[in-house]
Amino acid sequence: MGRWEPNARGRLEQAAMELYTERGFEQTTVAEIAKRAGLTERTFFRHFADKREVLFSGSRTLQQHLEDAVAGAPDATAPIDAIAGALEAAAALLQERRDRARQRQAIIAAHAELRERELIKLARLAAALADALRRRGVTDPAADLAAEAGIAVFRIAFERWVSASAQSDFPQVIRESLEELKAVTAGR
Amino acid sequence: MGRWEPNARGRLEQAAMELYTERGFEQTTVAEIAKRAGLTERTFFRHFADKREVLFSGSRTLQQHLEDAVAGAPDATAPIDAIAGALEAAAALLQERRDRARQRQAIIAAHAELRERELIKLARLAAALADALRRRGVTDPAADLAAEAGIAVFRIAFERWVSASAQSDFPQVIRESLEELKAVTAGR
DNA sequence: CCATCGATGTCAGTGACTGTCATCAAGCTA
DNA sequence: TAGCTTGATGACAGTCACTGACATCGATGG
Repeated sequence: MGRWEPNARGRLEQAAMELYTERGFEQTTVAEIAKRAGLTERTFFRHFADKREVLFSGSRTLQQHLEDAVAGAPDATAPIDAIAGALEAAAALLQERRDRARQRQAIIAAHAELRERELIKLARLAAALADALRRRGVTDPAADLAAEAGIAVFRIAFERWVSASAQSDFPQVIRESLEELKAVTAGR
Repeated sequence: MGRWEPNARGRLEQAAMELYTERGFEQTTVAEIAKRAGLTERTFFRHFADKREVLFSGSRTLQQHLEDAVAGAPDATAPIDAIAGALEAAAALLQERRDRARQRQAIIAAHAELRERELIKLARLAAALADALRRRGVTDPAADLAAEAGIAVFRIAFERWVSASAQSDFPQVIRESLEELKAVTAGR
């Protein structure tokens, strides 16, 4: 057995989710999170750059999945369809953790600081998707536009899915939202 | 004459721009900004909610212009064209302050914290545009999608315009970017 | 058995931000 | 004119996010 309990990082994430839910983000101090996890404040900041970041550890994994999915699309796939396929696959993954996603989103929606962090994570996702498209030979500014449009669809579809009934199918909501976007940009 | 020099808020904005440019955002303390403006730190926080907000006072005006432009579009205008017209009008305004816009963007681009703030301002713009569309009778989710797509076009066009030569015409860049988006979403 | 390493603890410090009360010119009212 | 109120600012103490420097100590490898 090690000198310390294992999975310090996971315990900090768990404690933070609990406290942010129980009493809110602003009313929770980092010292309290650390204490609940059996650690000190200093250790919290060795695992997470700041108080917000503890909610966003999954974004790196998500980004990797999206990049891989774009890279793996058949050669002839149009850029927007490569993006759409990646988003649908990611949506299927998120759907397996619907309760957790909802809880997390409730915390984030309640605090502008956290919404800011979420937005920059999504912007980085968009940049990564655009890079993946460029690696497929898509030129600028089409690569950026397809990626940004895709992320916009994802955001709006995510909101609809999270606030819908439990039977709502996230990949399906993505497809519908993309169709709506196509109609809208076509001037309808 | 009043007890104090006039335009405290403007002096704080000016001092902040200067110091953020001279030595960087992180290396500037609020006390230093206040001192250069001939005020105290406490007064800074009476005018601006935090150290970042001092760079974003123009966003309220911009939002108002955009909303008015959408509201004023002819009845028959398609949602995406109402958005496009509003963005072009806003672009024409920004173009009159190109140097200031570039300086401000250089500061923001250099610091993730500031990019976060910029993103949430743009998200609020998108929400306001979507509301303006709904007031025109556009239904969901088309209103949100048209607004988000418009803001994505605006962001990408803004980057291109800021980093282009002085002769670059911002409204024209907006039009071109929107055409690119239409092509991309059509699957090309 | 010893040197090193890595995760954590301890502690002191900086700076963003807030609550509270004091100040004082300007304007309003009796 | 004297007094009252108002609004912008200053003064000051306090909390908390975050950082740098150094100490601790079990595990690991030679």
